[in-house]
Amino acid sequence: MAVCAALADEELSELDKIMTSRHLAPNEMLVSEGDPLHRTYSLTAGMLRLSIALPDGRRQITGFLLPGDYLGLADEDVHSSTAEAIGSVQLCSFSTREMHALMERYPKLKDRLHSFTRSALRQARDNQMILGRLAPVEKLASFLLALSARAAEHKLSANPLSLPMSRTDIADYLGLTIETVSRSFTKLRNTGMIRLPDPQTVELIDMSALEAVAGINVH
Amino acid sequence: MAVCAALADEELSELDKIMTSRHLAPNEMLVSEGDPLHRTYSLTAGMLRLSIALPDGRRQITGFLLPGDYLGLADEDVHSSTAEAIGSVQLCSFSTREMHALMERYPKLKDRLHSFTRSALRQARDNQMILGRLAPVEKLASFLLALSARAAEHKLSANPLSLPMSRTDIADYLGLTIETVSRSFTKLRNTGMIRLPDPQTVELIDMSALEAVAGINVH
DNA sequence: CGAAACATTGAGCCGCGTCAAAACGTGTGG
DNA sequence: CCACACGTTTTGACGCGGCTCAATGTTTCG
Repeated sequence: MAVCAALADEELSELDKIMTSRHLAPNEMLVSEGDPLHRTYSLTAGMLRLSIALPDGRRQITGFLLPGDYLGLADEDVHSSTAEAIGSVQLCSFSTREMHALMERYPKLKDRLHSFTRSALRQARDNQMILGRLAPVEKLASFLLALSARAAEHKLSANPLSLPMSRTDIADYLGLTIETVSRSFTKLRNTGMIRLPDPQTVELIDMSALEAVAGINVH
Repeated sequence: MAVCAALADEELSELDKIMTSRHLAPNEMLVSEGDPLHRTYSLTAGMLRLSIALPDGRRQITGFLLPGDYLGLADEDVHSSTAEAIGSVQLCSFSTREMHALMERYPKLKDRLHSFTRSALRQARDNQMILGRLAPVEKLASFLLALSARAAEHKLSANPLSLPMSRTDIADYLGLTIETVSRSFTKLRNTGMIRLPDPQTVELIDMSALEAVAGINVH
């Protein structure tokens, strides 16, 4: 569990005391935009999607959380985005009060969470570039490369890459429609850069071609 | 100066010791993407633009910094974006080494910077929604409202709102072309929501109409 | 086996980008 | 003070790419 990576044994057991375990079924909502921030979470298995919605139903997915990622980094007193399970999800839950107390006692813990926050900020800024300036195929290529790189960091399979989220999720993440996402997958497949054994699995065949298409802006 | 807002006198004088003042001419570059992170900055007057560039020259502006804002929040060891002065800029500069040392001695300082980082993350995520899901007029409306709100927070004029940045900058921030930005200004003007005494000045006439157009996603 | 959900493919249209020109504002020099 | 030139913004005309609407294909589950 990645929050604890910087902690000594004594600190770990303290963290363990205030932690409770929780399971989410596929598509179960964990928190909703605007909910008061009572608990924060650390993902141990599965994938979460973070999203913001407009009054008229339009949705923007701001990120996907992988095992080891932390939920609640951006927020001060209310959740700024909705978090839902994509597949089956396992996570640890902490009361923010107790977590804050623990952070005061163990500065390493605080530093670690802040390092997470900085990393999330860098990623959000890269996403701004992707959303604002890339064409659909470029968006998809950079999405696949970034996800593959993160999968590797999180000790998951980086090359036959698993895509547990739906095409709709990918579309709402990249600012496209599902049709355009699907067509972009087809283009990447037809140019031999990827293979699609099934819709939730991608093989990245020609990494350097993908990087060229993506503009190598994948940190 | 906003970094110091939470500091006692003794702490302030310590901060003052490690601080050096600096001035930037219009369009002068402060740091470039990839530069090693030796110094961080706190803006005291003027406006900075943060941007990321693609190999082919496409550019995404990830944010505008106002007086009181801090530069270097997201970065670990290199700058992840380019920072340039928009008009004439005045800022305070800190060696990251010394700043880190000071943060260890005064936890309040550290907490304050981390609060800045969280706030920047929330803003970056709102930007993702704006970039991914809003139509041009909606983008512009939400940009104007957000800038006006921030101007108010930073004790600047919120309603006859000053736009020191060029149309190109606004376009690169909103993921549009300058022509579309200009046309969107015209639409907002023709529907009576804003007035444009000159290109760098906007009067927000009908706030609630603007909010409706923007989707009220401006926290 | 049928139904439902999801993904892919197709056809047509509209909006934004592209290219081009005009208007505006500013500063410089005659 | 005017004339001119330059940069920026605005407006116009047009084409293309991605969205919309619709149909087909595929997989999963009851």
